[in-house]
Parts: sequence; structure tokens; C-alpha cells
Amino acid sequence: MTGKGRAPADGARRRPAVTLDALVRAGLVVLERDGLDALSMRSVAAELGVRAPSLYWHVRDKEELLDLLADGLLGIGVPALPPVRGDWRVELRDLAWAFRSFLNRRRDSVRVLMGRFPSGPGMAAVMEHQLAMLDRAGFGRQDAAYITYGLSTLVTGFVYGEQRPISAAVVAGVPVREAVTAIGDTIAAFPADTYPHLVATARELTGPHIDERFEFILERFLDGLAVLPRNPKRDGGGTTAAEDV
Amino acid sequence: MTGKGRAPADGARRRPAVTLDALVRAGLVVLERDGLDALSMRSVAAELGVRAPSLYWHVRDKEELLDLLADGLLGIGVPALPPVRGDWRVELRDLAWAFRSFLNRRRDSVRVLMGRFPSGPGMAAVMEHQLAMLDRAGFGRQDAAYITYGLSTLVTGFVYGEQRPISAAVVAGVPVREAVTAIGDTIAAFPADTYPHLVATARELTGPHIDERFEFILERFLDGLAVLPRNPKRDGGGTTAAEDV
DNA sequence: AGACAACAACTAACACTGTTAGGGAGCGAC
DNA sequence: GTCGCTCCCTAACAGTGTTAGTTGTTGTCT
Repeated sequence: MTGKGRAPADGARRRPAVTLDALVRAGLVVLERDGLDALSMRSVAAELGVRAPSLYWHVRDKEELLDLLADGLLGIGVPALPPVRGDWRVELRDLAWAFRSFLNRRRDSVRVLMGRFPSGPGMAAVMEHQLAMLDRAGFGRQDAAYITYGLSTLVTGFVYGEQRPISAAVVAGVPVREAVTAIGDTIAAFPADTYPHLVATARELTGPHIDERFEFILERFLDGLAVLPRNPKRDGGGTTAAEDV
Repeated sequence: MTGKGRAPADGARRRPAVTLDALVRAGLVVLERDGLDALSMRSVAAELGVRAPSLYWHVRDKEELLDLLADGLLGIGVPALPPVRGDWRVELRDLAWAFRSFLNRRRDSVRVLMGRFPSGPGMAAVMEHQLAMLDRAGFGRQDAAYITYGLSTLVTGFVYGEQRPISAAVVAGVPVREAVTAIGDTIAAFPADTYPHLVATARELTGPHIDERFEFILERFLDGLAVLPRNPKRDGGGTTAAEDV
């Protein structure tokens, strides 16, 4: 640093108690320890030993803070990226599972990430990793862009939906399994003459096979990618259309 | 005279002024007119000519009200369901586009629906429609359940992500198109030596081709469904495994 | 007719929330 | 010194979801 001239003389002039970096780190601590609902300007400020209005010097909004936290979360997830293997399909699958697992492990991360398009180093690292892999597999630039976006949408959306009934059950003190089957009971109790297919599918719709459900949706998407035309580059990826079902 | 309290005269004041149905209808009115951020217990109560705490007689939570609103939204969308055509793929595609269009037209509906699994008549109608179609096409029960869930996750997640930058731009008074390309500029400005693929894909990642992006993701998923085994039932839908790519 | 329970609204209040206005220390530069 | 900048402070506002306790109305049973 020690920027010259135009930079607003930021050379260790008065060590600020709150830097943008410390702010993000404190926010992540609060998020992980107390959850998103307890993450207020005041609680994050308290984590820094400071009062709430001070944060507005570093950040315009709570929204902006959340945007930064979203990117910070991605930055945390980056070291957990699965190592590079040979097959693009295996890699993409591993990546999706790893992402889902991360979202489920890191408290409320999915609620912060949902609908946000972070534009910091965290997002850059994840995207670069993924785009490089897809390029290596021979996907075109536009396709690769769509694929990364689609995959992140898919996983994020899935985990978001997967976590809501769970947290609701936890709040009510009901075991998750019973809460889920309770929804099934509700559906099964619908009038079978007007909703025959729905009632017949009640169990399949609400079954606790959450991993299988994720697997199904993901594999269908990957199947769709497999029939996409690719440039025959180095490392074609090995698999053709459908290998497992 | 001696007006009975502040009762507005000739109405059946003590008749149930608030029914659960009226509550939901009022909530939908407020949601459409003022948006989700302005939908508070007080504002919905005001819409009914009533004070906020009264709502707690009919509803445990704001959460429960939102659950009801979610189902109400689906109920509104039901008449807009596309008519039945022959090919399951065409039907599923039409349905996804119609759902996306509905979510984009009906204010903040995606924020209400996201992550919620409504359990009322609105959800029942949508599900029945979809499950019947999939059954007619020969998909198994479990597959059909996964497909409906996956499709709704996909569309909802996509629209959620699609609407956030738009609303942010609207708030800031910036045209949407410029706001989106601004993100592209940010990404393009990343160090190209550490993030070569990312920088090279900046335009493709943030291009305003939002419809094409949706189409790509959806069609990939449908491609994945096309290679799924199906029972040869009545009305196979005309297509076998893979017809168009 | 009178009593009683039920329903369904009310007022008042609590503990929070995000956010703004304005004040004032500590510092570098003139 | 006196600017002026940075960065945190106190005070306050308008609004939130939600609970407690109260009051009035209605239908039913005696």
C-alpha cells in the first residue's frame, strides 16, 4: 500500500479500531455463533467493542454488510473445494455436494448467500476454480458461465428449501423426522377424489430421503450437461451421455 | 347516539370482522400494493380496519400468515396454468416459464414463496396438475415427486436471484441494464493473472441475457429427464427417450 | 330473564430493529 | 494555532413482532 498522491493519505494515520476487514470477521463470528436473526448492527458492533452507528462509517447499509459477509462465506468455503480429478462430471458432482455440505454446516450461510451475487475475492476464487474446470472439459465460455450460475442456483435453492422445515421443527422442539412426515400426513388427508395423484404421492413428496432427492435433481442436471456439445480439447472428460441412473 | 365505542355505525361490528380468509386476502392486497417490506402485522390489520394484536387471534405468527399468503399466491397462479398439450416436455417447459412469469409479475411473490412448502389448496392444485401430467407421461411416482420438487426449486431459486439486482438497481435509481453491466465491469477488473478464466468470462457471466440463461438451465434439466426410464403407459407423450437436443 | 362461557376485538407496553443528526476527540498539514 | 479529516460517540426516531390484560358482544343453557 503506502499509496501515493491521490490516495487519501491512509498511511497508518490513526490505527482505526474498526477496519472493513475486522468488521466482516466480526460479522462472520456473530453469524456463526448466534445466527442471522441475532445479527444486528448492534450485535456486530458489540463484537468489535464499539457502538452501532460507528459501523455506518465503513458500510452504507446492513445490506452492504451482508453482501460482504456473503463473499466472506465463500472465502471460507474455498479451502474446502474438492481436489481436481479427471472427469468433469465427477468434479462437478463433488463440487455440488461439497457446496451443499458447506451450506448446511455453516450456520445460516444459505440465507445470507441466497439471491446474492458476491463480487469479492471469495466469489472470484470459487468461480475461477469452476470455470477453469469447465474450460478444461471443453465447454464453451457461454455454456460454462450458464453452468456455474445454474449449479449455484440449484444448490443454493435446494439447501434453502431443505433447511426451512428443519429450523422450524427445531424451534418447535419437534424431531425433524416427525415434522416432515407430519407434512406428509397433511397431504395424505386431502380429498382423494379431487387430488388423486397428489394424495397417492404424499409419501414420495415428503419422504425424508433428502439426500436422494438432491442426488436426483443434481444428476438430472448433469445428464443434461452431458449431451451438450464440447470442444475436443485436452482431457475430454471420459464419459458420454448417460452412465449411471 | 352514545356510539358504542368507536364502532363505525351500521356495520355488523361484532360480526367476525376478521376471518382467516379475509386476513389472507388483505395480506395479499398489501403485498401486491406495498410490497413485502411494508407488510407488517399493523399494515395488514389496518387493511382490515383493525389493530395489529387482533390478528394473533387468527394466526400464531407472522410466519404463519406468510405461509398462508404463500399458498394464497399459488392459488392465484393456478388459473394461469398452461393448458394441457401432448408432449410432457412441452408441458413441463410451458409450466416452468409460466411459473417464472408469474413470480416476476406478482410483486415479491418469490420472496414469500422461497423456501416455503405451502400445504393448502393452492399448492394442492398446482401439484395435482403437475403430477397428473407426469404420470400420464409414464414417470414413476418417486421420479415424479422429485421432478416437481426439483422444478419448483429451480424456478424459484432462479427468479429469486434474478430479482435481487433488479430491485437493488431500482432503489438506487439506476437502469437495470447498466447496473448489471456494472457488475461485469467489476469482474473484468479483477487481476487477470490470478483469475484468468473468470476475467475472460466476465461478460458471459453478467450479460443481460436473462431469458437465455433461464432457458439454458431449464433445458439442461429437461434433457436430464428425457433420458430417464418411463413406463410405456397410455399416451406416452409421443416422444421416446431423447428427441431434441 | 339471567348467568355463563366463548369469541374477538381492544389498549398499553416491551424489547428490539435500522438509521440519522450532530458532537467531539485525536491526528497531519499549513 | 487553526484548519480539516478520520472515526467513534450519544441521543433519538420511527417502526417492528409480540405479549398481557381488558372489554364488549354473542349464543346457549338453566
